[in-house]
Amino acid sequence: MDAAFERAVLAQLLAIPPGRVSSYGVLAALAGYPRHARHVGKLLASAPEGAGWPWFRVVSGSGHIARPGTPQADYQRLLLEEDGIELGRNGRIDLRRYGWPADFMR
DNA sequence: CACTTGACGTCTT
DNA sequence: TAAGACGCCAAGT
Repeated sequence: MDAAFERAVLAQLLAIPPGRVSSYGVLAALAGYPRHARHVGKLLASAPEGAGWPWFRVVSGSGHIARPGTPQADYQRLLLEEDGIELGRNGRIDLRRYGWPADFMR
């Protein structure tokens, strides 16, 4: 993707309040690129660890942490819990409680 | 040009 | 509610 896409997505990512989470699809839509959820994932996957981006506040639309079973998933779960986010049974996040923006998650 | 590959999402069973 | 099929779209081969 181009630089404009990256800037737009990053802006939305940084807008997520601590203690809340958003999803790839929602981020893409808010950034002005509907149906580009996979591209948001690609972007975050390539995000340098040292960039300081709150990439861990992004989960799938169903509240699942991406790529379950990988070290990355365990790490994200840790960061989220540190952020005060409780994972329900099955390692699922309740988006009705932690989702952001609230009106998007109903 | 045809086909595959994703940190995904929606609709049907 | 859970699991599968299908759809999506830019990039890579």
